[in-house]
Amino acid sequence: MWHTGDQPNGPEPMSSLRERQKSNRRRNIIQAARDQFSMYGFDATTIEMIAERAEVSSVTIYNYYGTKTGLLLALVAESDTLLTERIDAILADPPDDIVEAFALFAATIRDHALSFLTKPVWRQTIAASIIEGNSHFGRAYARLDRELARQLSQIFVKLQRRGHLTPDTNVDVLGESLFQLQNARFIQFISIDDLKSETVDRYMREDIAAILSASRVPAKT
Amino acid sequence: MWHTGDQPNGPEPMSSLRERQKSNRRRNIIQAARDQFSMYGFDATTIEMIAERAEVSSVTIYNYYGTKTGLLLALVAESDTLLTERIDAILADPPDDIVEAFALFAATIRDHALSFLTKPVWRQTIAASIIEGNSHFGRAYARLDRELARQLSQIFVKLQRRGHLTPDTNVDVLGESLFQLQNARFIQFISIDDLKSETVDRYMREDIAAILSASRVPAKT
DNA sequence: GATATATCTTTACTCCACTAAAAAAATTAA
DNA sequence: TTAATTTTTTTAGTGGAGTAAAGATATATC
Repeated sequence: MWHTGDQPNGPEPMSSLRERQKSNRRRNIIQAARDQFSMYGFDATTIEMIAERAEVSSVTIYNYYGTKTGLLLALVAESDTLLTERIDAILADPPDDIVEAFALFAATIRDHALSFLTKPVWRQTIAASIIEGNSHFGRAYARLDRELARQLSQIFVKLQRRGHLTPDTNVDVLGESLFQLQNARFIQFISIDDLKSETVDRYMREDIAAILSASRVPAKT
Repeated sequence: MWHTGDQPNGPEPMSSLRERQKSNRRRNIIQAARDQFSMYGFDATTIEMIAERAEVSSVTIYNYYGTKTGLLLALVAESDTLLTERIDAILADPPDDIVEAFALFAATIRDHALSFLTKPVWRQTIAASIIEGNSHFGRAYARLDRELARQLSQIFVKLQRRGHLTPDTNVDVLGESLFQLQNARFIQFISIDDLKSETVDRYMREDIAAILSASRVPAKT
């Protein structure tokens, strides 16, 4: 049909024609799925619709992704690299104030999420990741979470080095704990259609402010 | 078939026969659903199976609960009163140590959950509550969450009054924030089949310890 | 006791996710 | 160019959630 042509300086070693066809199909399916899910929602989109738009048969989609939710999770896993890169940019030079740093971290995740999929589709995604946490694509999603938690810890390490957090603050665990908190607020955010990003932002600042205000009165001996 | 019999000292003023029949059917359906879900899991249980066990037709179940997940959420909402009562018992006299109080709060929720349904069914429940957060039964579930958060705040208020938390600790927000954290850890707990309660208990203690250790270095003016 | 009314069951149906296997097409290897 | 191999499509199905409406039955009302 069209000649393959050598690609002298292509970044990849360039695999066989079959491999290229496959990754093209993958790309088309993912793209079609994202379009249709965003346009009609998860339930109202049928595999048949996606197949038609991607110009493959529905059985091919099942061969590639197993189930409809498998396709959804694969789709989200694709956006990983973009997000972790954005967070890395923050990590390079985080705001000095811990409240600001945490709020920026959370806002970056929220904005990225909404630019990629609608809230209703995100609800399906979170739900699927909870149910299929042990499946292949479920694990890919969990991996992103762990990476993000690690990055938040790194931000706190940096702030502590700069002298904005007391030396006895356990930044490693704090990063993991606050990431969990962020996650809970994110779920809350996508669970309510008319909950504005700014409102969640305020909640999150209140959260961390309350946490920084908390301290124990040592027991008398 | 079998006579209904008067119930001379029934606790309720006892409405008409039709009303009683309805609430009996509700009870039977909920009971049957819980049994079947626990035994075979959510997906492998069909509405037909539940209907048979509850001795009603499947259409009746749809009339009562709308959807299969609606039935699941209704089922869970039923266990509400029991849980809030148990937490109230803690509230009456919480441990003096904040770490212990928080750990006990979380453990009570976990234990209650597992005594009621299996982890796989809980995964479906959480997933359903995220997807159908705006439906009738989804809201009932959300209401429980708000009540629990309030109760945790109350525990902290009590500890502060007893002088175990510094007066400038914002206990209201702290209760809400730590409840969100607890919720995230609970989801993690039910998401992984062989994650032991004791392990999550340790995580949770680490969380709150790190939070209490965290404090900001004031910026120089 | 007869009639009106509410409620449940039966029946017949649609829709869609998902599967198995045969048939068709294209790529690779010779 | 032909044969072997891989992969996709076609076809034909299953199963279960959910629905609409007619018919059956029990409760409430008079």
